[in-house]
Amino acid sequence: MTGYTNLDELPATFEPSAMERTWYDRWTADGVFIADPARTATRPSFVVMIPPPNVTAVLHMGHGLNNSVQDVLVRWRRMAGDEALWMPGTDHAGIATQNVVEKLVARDGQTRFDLGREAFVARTAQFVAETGGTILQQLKSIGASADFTRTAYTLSPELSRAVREAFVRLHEDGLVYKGHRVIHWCTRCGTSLSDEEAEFNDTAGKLYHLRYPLADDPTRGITVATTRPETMLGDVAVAVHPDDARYRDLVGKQLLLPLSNVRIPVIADPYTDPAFGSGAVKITPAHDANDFEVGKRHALAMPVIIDAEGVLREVTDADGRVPEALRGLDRFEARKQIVALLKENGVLQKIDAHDHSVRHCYRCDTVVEPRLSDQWFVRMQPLADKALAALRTGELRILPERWEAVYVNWLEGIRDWNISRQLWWGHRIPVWYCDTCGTDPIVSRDDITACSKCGGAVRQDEDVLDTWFSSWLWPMSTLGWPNEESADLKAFYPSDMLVTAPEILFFWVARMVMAGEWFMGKSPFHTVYLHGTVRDMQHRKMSKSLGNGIDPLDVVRDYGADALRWTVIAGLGLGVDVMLDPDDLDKSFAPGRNFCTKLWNIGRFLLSRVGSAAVTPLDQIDAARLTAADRWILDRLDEAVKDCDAALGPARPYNEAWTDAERLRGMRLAEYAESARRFVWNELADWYLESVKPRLAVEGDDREVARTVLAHSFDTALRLLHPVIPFITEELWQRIPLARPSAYCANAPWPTARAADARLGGGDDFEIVRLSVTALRQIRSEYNVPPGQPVDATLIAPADRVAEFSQLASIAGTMSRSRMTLSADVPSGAAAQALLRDGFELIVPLAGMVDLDKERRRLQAEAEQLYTQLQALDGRLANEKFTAKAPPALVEAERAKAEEWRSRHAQLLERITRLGS
RNA sequence: GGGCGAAUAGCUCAGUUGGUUAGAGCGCCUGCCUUACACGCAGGAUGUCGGGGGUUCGAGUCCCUCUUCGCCCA
Repeated sequence: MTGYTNLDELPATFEPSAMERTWYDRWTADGVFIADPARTATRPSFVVMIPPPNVTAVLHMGHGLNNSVQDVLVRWRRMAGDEALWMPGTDHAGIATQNVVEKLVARDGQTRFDLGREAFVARTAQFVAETGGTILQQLKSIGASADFTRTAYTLSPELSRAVREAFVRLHEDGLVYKGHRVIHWCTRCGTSLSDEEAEFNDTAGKLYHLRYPLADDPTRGITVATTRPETMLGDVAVAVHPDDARYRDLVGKQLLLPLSNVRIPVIADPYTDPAFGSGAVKITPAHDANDFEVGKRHALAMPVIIDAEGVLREVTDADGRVPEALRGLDRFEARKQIVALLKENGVLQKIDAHDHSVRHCYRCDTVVEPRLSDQWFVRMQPLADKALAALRTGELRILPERWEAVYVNWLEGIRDWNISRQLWWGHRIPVWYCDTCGTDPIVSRDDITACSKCGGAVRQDEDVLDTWFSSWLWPMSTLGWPNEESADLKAFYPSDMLVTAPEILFFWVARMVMAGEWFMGKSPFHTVYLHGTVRDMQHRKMSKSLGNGIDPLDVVRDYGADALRWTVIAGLGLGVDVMLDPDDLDKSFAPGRNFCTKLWNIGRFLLSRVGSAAVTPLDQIDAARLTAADRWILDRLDEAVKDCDAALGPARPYNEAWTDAERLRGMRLAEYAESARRFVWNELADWYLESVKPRLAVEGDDREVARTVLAHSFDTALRLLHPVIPFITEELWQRIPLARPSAYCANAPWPTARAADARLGGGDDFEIVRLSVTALRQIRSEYNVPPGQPVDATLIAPADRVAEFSQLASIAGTMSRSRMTLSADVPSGAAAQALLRDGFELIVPLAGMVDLDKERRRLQAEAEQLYTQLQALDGRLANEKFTAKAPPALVEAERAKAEEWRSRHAQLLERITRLGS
């Protein structure tokens, strides 16, 4: 119990920057955030896996929000006694990182091909070593209590081993295969993309209607509609619906493809939508995924006329298809020229405006080019089945609940996952080819140099794996998988909660569930919490390109990490976006800043009035000595603890799987913050603290009781608040003159409410004080009595309670700046008055100031309003259907309420009569 | 084109199986520099719960429909 100081050493204003660094360093030095698998023998683990940011990323508000949420949860559970592990780390971010380094190399006028693969990878690794992981350092400045001794990285040797194991095992399970089909291709990044990485953007496009003549009878023809006329050079057929009478006689006939002058057949295929365009569709198997399927069904040729750079060429099986003049043109330029040519030739019938969705690369926004190629795929159906089962059995829940439907919807329409990327930065695919004997591709956990069949030379697959193929293993690989004997894996798998943004529900979350279920037989977490997005005042997502971002480090510098955290957490409804104004940080972060200041000042008050001498613990205070105010604030404190617990919710399902009753509980961080704030500000500071001032001013037993209750309440409140605002709570907590059970607030026990039967009762009497003070303030305001002007007031109490209220009346007097006397009898004379409750009344004579008419009107208005409500209530109670059908308890409660209102109404009328007419 | 969700105070949102006089924060108005706090204190105003219809003793809450907006998927 050392280290606390008194007010003299507590600066008048709260200066976060002065102490945040100090506390973070001390927590770290003492290993407060380090998780020990051995301790899980005696306590539950609580594990949160960070969504690994890109290794090249810098902190933005999205990270600020995401990591604040995780930190609240982890700090909460750490205090609650769980063995808490927050696993930090980064992601090698294949495309993004390679893009960054390619730009660097370009400054020297070079491309990655100039450097060569080995040198380029080395250059990238060096870049990552120098600049990577910045974001993890930045996370520390917002207080992230992750166990940084475990920092993981997807491209580390350990995690790379997991990636290889997963690939090989899935291949053994028959779920990894090489496929030849049309995939999404980014011509700028030079790589294939998964379905999820090729995002749809609504685009105002055009629908071109082209007339292809019959080869044997140019007077007849078929008009096809297409959004991509440049692909017509790769057409191998025109398809119509088998039931479409308009074209039935043309099926089987040959058409002459304009420009190429190649003969192509008219085929019948149910894929064709008779209602779209002309009802006939050109088939370009190498440049459209749907057409590819049609092409396969009809065994059509698949000429490739656009190369990897998006340039028109006779790439494969396309001899004679691309006219000389068009070769070497970029696909968009080619479109213009082809349209012009088709117009000249009379092929172009018309152009309609056509809004449609076009796939774009999620990394660089380039329009995706469908491309026929060989890629490695994961067969997803068996994995998806397990991920669906995890949700359906209650092993997994997703909050907000509506995302569960989205998750199910995606999994039910699951498609195979293209995991090949034509990049250099990433995990090289562990597949080798033997050119000597041409055996099947060799899939191996270890690098090989010779063919296992013929001993000939082998070459490894050139491609790397999708970064998400390593991310989906994150909850396992960071704990040591595939080493099943890993102490961490045994202690900490599965984790508990995953906190992320909805954008990566499919990319990452669903796939992690698949991997966890497939390899470990368990979902990697029981709760997925999808939080909102940080937006500006126009509801636009914050982004670099819009320049509407907020740098969290600026906020930390100017207002403190606690203000940042408080603002985003307290403003974070379940699944709701957080709106912040990048042009007015003062306003945006006012909630956090103001609350921290308030808390600081409560601390200053406490330390100046309570002093630094050791305070008697609450459990050593004779309950009989606790005043009504003490009992009241201790009751409020219990309620606050219960509210916080209920808002944060169960940390895990009670019995392995979520029950319907539990499923939607908890994770209401804003409610938790508000419950704690309400206690501290509206109860502790506004009422208890004010009431206790006189008691602290007089030496004696009661002063000691007040010191104890105040210190105890503040101690508990700081612990309740610590998960959201760790720095200021630690700073203040260290100064409370109470014996501390732990070195830090950060690992102090989470508060518990007293059992209901341990409540002392008597706290309600303080409500009379509150009502009388409020009533007097209202009367003051009503009659424009200046705040400084003392007034006389009489608190009327039932005769049998006068004695016990003497101290309370005095407190009420102090708090309302009035000379408050206590009486069982109503004094005569003109006065403002207020009915409190339980027979208590407040009478304020205000000699010469009371306007009798006004007072009468005031009371009459109150009486009338009450009467209206009473009539409605009586009407309801007179309705037999209501009394017969409504629950008896409700009817009973309504009856009691009616009686209460009736009696209050009678009292009001009596007071009005007393005022005279 | 298919699916999901939302619409409640000026703004952002609560409102948990239908049951008090529909709440909070911010903002707004009025008065206060009351020795913890003006980043504060006190008092106050503000809602035909998107429109229409229905079920019910009772609807912000359930059903239908319309309007507007958002998200996911194709």
